[in-house]
Amino acid sequence: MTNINELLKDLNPAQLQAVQHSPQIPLQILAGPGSGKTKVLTMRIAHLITNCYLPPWSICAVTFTNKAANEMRERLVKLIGKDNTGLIKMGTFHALCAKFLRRYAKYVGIEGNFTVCDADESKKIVAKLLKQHEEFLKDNNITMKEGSMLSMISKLKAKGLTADDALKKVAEFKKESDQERTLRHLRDQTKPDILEGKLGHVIATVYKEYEKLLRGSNSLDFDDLLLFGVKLFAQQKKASSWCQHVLVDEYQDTNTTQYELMRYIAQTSRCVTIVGDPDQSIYGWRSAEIENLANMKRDFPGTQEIYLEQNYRSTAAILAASMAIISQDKKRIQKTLNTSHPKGPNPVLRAFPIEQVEAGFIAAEIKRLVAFSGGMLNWSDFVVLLRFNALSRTIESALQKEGIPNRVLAGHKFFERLEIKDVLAYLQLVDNPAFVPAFTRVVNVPSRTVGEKTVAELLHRAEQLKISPLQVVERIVDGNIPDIKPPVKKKLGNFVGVIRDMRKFANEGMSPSKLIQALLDLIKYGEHLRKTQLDYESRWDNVQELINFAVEVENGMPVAAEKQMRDAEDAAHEELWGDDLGEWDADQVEDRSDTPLRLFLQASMLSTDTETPEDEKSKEKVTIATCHAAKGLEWAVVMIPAVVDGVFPSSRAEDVDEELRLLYVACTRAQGLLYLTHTTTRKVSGETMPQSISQFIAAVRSESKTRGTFAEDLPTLSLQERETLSKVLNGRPLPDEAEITQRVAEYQRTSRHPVWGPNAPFKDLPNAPVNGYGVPQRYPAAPVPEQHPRFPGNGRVLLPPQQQKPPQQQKPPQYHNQSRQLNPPQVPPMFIASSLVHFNDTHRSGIVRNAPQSTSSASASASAARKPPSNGLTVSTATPLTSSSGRVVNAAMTRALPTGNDLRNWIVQPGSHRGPTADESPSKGKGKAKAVEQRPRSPVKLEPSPVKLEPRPVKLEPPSAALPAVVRPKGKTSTTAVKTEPSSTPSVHPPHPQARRPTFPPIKPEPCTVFPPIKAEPYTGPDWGRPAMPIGRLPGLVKMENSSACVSGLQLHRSSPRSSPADGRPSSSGPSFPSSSSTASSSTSSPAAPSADASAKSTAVKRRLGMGRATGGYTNKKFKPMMPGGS
DNA sequence: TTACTACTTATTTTT
DNA sequence: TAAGTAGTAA
Ligand SMILES: Nc1ncnc2c1ncn2[C@@H]1O[C@H](COP(=O)(O)OP(=O)(O)OP(=O)(O)O)[C@@H](O)[C@H]1O
Repeated sequence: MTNINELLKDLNPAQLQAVQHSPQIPLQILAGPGSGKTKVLTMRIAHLITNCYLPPWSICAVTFTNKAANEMRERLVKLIGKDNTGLIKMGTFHALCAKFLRRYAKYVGIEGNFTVCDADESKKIVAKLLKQHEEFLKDNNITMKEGSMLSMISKLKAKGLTADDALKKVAEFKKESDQERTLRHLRDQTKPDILEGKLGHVIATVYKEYEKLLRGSNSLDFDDLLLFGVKLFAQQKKASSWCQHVLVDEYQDTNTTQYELMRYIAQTSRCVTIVGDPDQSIYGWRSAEIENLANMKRDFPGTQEIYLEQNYRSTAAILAASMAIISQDKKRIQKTLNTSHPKGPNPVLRAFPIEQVEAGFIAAEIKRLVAFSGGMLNWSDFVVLLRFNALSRTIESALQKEGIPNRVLAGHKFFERLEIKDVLAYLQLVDNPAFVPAFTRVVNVPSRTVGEKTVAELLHRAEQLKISPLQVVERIVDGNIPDIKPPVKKKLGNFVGVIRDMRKFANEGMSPSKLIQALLDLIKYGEHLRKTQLDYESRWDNVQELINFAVEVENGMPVAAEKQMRDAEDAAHEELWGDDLGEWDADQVEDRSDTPLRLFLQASMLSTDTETPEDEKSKEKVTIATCHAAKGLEWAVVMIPAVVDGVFPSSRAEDVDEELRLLYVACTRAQGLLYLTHTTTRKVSGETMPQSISQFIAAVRSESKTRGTFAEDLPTLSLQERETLSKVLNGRPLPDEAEITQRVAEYQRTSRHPVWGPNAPFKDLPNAPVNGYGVPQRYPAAPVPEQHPRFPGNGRVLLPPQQQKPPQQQKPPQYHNQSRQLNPPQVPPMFIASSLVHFNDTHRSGIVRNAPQSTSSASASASAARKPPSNGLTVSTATPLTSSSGRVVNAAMTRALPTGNDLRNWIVQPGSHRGPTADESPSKGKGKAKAVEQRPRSPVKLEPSPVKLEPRPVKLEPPSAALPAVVRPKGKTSTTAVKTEPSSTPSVHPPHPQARRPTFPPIKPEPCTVFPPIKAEPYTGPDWGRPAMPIGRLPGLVKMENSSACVSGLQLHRSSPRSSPADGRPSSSGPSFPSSSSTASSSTSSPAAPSADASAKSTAVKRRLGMGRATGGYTNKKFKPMMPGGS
């Protein structure tokens, strides 16, 4: 365990100021990306415990994701030890609420065994309800899908509106005629409320019915967790009396209900610290309210702000590019963000004809960077950030083809699979017999010949008798009530038996993992899968993986600590409040609400597969994730494909600025290298359409000041660049030259690259003759890529350049129309699929000749080329092409488009996952490779580049002059760790009605109408300057000398090894799929089979294991390469 | 009434 | 790509 006060010395003055800020003065730490916000928050927690003597259990730390919570725990273990860390109330708002609601459920009118209803089930419920309103909707010409209905309900809940509130509002609105309302909106320039009009009526009604169904099922959805949490803390002050400090990370993304939660949890201590960055608010679609910053100032008078202005994460070039992007948000308040690192390579911006080539580039470039960095970069240093998950397909297969191990973070996907849901539904039903969605899911799994009609009848009967459908079945089977129309008594006897057996096991305290195994045996689930699913083997693997997950949860469960903590809390409560707040009623408090089964089910509902256990994560893998999931994380190299209109911003986006911020968040994840790529075409229902670059990037390119932020040329990883990389990667050791030489040689021998190297097919295409592709295009005034240094050995033995780049000069912005000297073709014809197009060396005016197999779309495009562009299909004017004859042309106009398959063939040899060797001609069987080798190379031509090397530090924006540094940092004795200038001056602002330097657009705080205001009461708590209690008597504070238990500090909570406790072997390799000969009962208890190859694991297992979709190609010899054209 | 096969359709972002 | 849906045989 490290002494926290030693570590404090590494902070810069502003950071230190934030950490040591007086606990009782509410604090907002507002700072840009990479400024150490999370680090400061973590240190502040440690400081509060170590130096301010707050007991750990009195601290509430709220993170945005479970993963963030786990990471913070890991960091804290090193600072304050495992035991103390375990006592801190840390987690997402949802997880924290669930925890309290289990215990105090009765106080808010629910049962402690409530089931968390996931979005899928909610959707089904809403869909059913919507059907009942089908006609009304049709009559009123309203189309409403369950998805949007659910998000409407969610929006209402996020604002704290109950169904009754919504109905009341609808009634209010009904007093006004449609016309009056329209007029009012016109007059006041207001947007219609979602509860207005006929639709509002339906929404409120469905909301009400939905709530009724959930309550009837003893179930809470995600939003309910928060709403009932608020209810609990609002009604029961003693539920939050333990809390002496609330800290909230990613505050800019909290919604109204979450804010209310924070307010209530902090109601007794009034001690709050939040960190956030308005520029990184990307959850507006989930009702996040940036106004919460203002609300906090309103409700916590005396709130002070501290700004952190030093970025420690990224190179200056990356930061400059990020600033160029975010600056387009005109409503944004300008902020200072200083770099701590050298400029580094320019972020790369590249265009590609189609998605597959783009993905191929990403894969090839990752490989190249690993080689050219001499292994300084490894797979886990790379992330591909996507706007949405569906984009991962192409990337995954490209990485797979190159044999690059990868993992896809796809949120909750694993738990959405049918085999997982089946098993969970059984367990849910065992834990909560009233949970109807689980009942309907599993009554007929495996088939008991109980179909739709029968189930409907059971539900109907349940409603009549006011009991749960499970109870109906039980009573029928027991003979207590008559059977229903399609008789069921015989068919469901076994079902009831299963549930009862399981119930018994659970009550006897059987662990969730064992319960699952028992269930699998009881219902012969393996057999059922084999009968019903084609891919039963992979599904069975998934079930096994669920067992592993259960074991993981079991290992992370609090054992005795929980009881100990409660005793400590009670003692403290007594000490602090005496009888003032009243006692808990023993009848109402559920002491045994945290059963292992319940905790497991809850973890299944609340966790995402982002939280891959440490041992799996540490296996080197490229990460593929959405930009949203990347929040708060960092990687050495970030690649963002599909930076096109319709994706960034999404064509469905309601708030374009939020999309801009999302791109900003994605870019600022990068430490050393950043790549944005885009395609020039896209497929729309089989038709190839031109695709324009993201408006956000087009704007950066058209602005003279920011024009040079992105470059087309790839980083050479010169010594200087490697040194910069080493620096941003916290001093990672530089590779030695021999290593580089060897790796580069190996790379050259085995790999191909669409852009890099003399024969690269998609290299510098604008200079090449028109070749029939929607080619990568030269951007106006883009820095001209300098010639890649040539290496000896004619493309065989390549070494990265040791010298620095030649000095680069400013080049005047170059637009079309300039007759430029054209280089001889640099694109060898071998890469232009011979079947598609030929280009003519001497005649460079862009003749497109369709080859035999050319698709109709290719010829269509070719002929379209002669027509003027029409109906909005033009490529963005920001990216005109300079044709070889110097005209400005449109990509779509001039290029015949290849089919995906044709192009794919040129990126990676189909069927080869390691790339072609030198001998394997890229155009296998086409006999063109030799010709390529003999083709004369283009003369080396160094063109001036407009890239200006700025002196560092790069001050990206002038510091606000209006910055009144009212509170100076306390005298700092040691020198700061701020490596480079300029050290940021902490700026602490006193509360001021019109803060002179607001960090968000001025917002008039709205009176909170939904929740009753908390009475501001005189503070009666302990004096924070001194220990609240004599240290020796502090109940929960574990002595810190006892550090042996946390030396490594890493085996906390969820980091349990992923192996079965019994044999130590990975338990995912446990029971193989029960063969038809083996009896079902022996299937799950049979000894573990030898571990299968990673590639043998099912897709979903790999996903949950963070192995990506199919990564076997990397290490696994059994890996079967993809068939050409297959997917 | 249920079970099976073939076709359709939806995929922004997440707790 | 995988889940839901419609249509048909048993
Ligand atoms: N004083 C410091 N000296 C050196 N490195 C620091 C310092 N403060 C923070 N860092 C490093 O900067 C990086 C970013 O820190 P952190 O993730 O806490 O930033 P953040 O402000 O939370 O970023 P974001 O807003 O993007 O989530 C981390 O790698 C961290 O170790």
